[in-house]
Amino acid sequence: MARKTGSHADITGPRVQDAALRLFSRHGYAAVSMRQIAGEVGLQAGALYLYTKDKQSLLFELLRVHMQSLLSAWADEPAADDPVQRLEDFVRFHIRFHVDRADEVFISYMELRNLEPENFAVIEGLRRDYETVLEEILRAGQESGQFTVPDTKLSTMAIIAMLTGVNTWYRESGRLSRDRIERIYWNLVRRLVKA
Amino acid sequence: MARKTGSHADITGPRVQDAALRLFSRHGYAAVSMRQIAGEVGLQAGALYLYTKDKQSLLFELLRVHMQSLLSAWADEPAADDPVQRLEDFVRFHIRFHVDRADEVFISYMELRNLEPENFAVIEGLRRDYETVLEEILRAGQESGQFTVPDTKLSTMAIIAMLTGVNTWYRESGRLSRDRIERIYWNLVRRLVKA
DNA sequence: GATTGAACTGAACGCTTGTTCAGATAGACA
DNA sequence: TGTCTATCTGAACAAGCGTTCAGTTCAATC
Repeated sequence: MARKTGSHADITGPRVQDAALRLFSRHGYAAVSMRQIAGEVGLQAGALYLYTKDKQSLLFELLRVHMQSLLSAWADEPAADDPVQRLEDFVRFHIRFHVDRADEVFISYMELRNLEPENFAVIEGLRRDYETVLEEILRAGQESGQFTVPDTKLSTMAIIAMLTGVNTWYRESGRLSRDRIERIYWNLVRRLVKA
Repeated sequence: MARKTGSHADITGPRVQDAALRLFSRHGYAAVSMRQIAGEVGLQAGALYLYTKDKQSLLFELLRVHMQSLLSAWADEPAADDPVQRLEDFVRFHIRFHVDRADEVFISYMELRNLEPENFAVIEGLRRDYETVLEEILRAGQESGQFTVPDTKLSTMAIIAMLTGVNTWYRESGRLSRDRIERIYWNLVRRLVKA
């Protein structure tokens, strides 16, 4: 049923999502009102309900789309055979993807508790899928004898926390270029797995 | 002007703080009402204002006390001369302290944006003080030739993010004891700094 | 020019919010 | 027994909340 030409709604819908994303990330889900979101798009609050079922769906859809595009972006990356190369790819991919979507990442970590239980379960599942990606790289590297880690599960969590931590201090105008940062972190991760 | 015997207020005050801590950590600052906090302590909302200036101060005091007790707890640790030993002490201390205060840590990361600017500046300053602790350990280890890191500042942030990440998955009843976890993370950190 | 329908407004719904305050209560001290 | 004071209640305040909906607007279609 997709129309060929973009209707007004096809343009306003994403604008609502964008405003919600920006405001949720800045002030938090609970602290942002539907009237604020509407105001940001130049609408009255009631009009938002043409584009979303309710406030909760606005948050859930944001997180769901973010996590799914994270997973599918990784799936689109060329898959190296060598675990060492694969790990470097992952490190650089993770930093790049997360730094480019600071608002989404922030919300993903902050607002999980504001999701209704069944919505929470969906997002949590997607996150676990992503963690499994790294865990299996580490496992492959260990089996090939190229990595040595004290505990695969813990090392997975440690590396992801370390990489995601970049978001807390990274600024576009900062001291280091993104490529330089990726290189340094890859250096650190390589030491972690003794590769 | 401290009284010798504990008055009622000396008991109720902390109970209010505890309830606020638990509720803020569970549902988020904005999502928790003064009436909920009061209910948790068995009071009406109005009575809370005998113990706090307003809701904002409740949050600010929580964070301020937490950060200051973090800094003073570290100051009370015996200070090893050897940078390697000092770094191990820091790693174990950080994990222990943070895991034992999961609620405070959670709030510290989540609710910074709900602080009024001047309050935010205070907490941010305390956090920077704590980061400096680790940064100077790394610097000392580099000067003594015992550590090698690609970038002192980034390594500081990477290690802190990695260690604090434990809080996202640690459960009292989990697979690994706290001491085992401390050991594994110290192992990982030692690799990071090539000690 | 008439009709349709998507897009939107503006008011209203019942409810909750943080905060204030006059008044009630009750334990401690004289 | 009477006074005092710390403690707390319960109602009130203005403001804001998410959500609904009857009615308006206006560009596209016939």
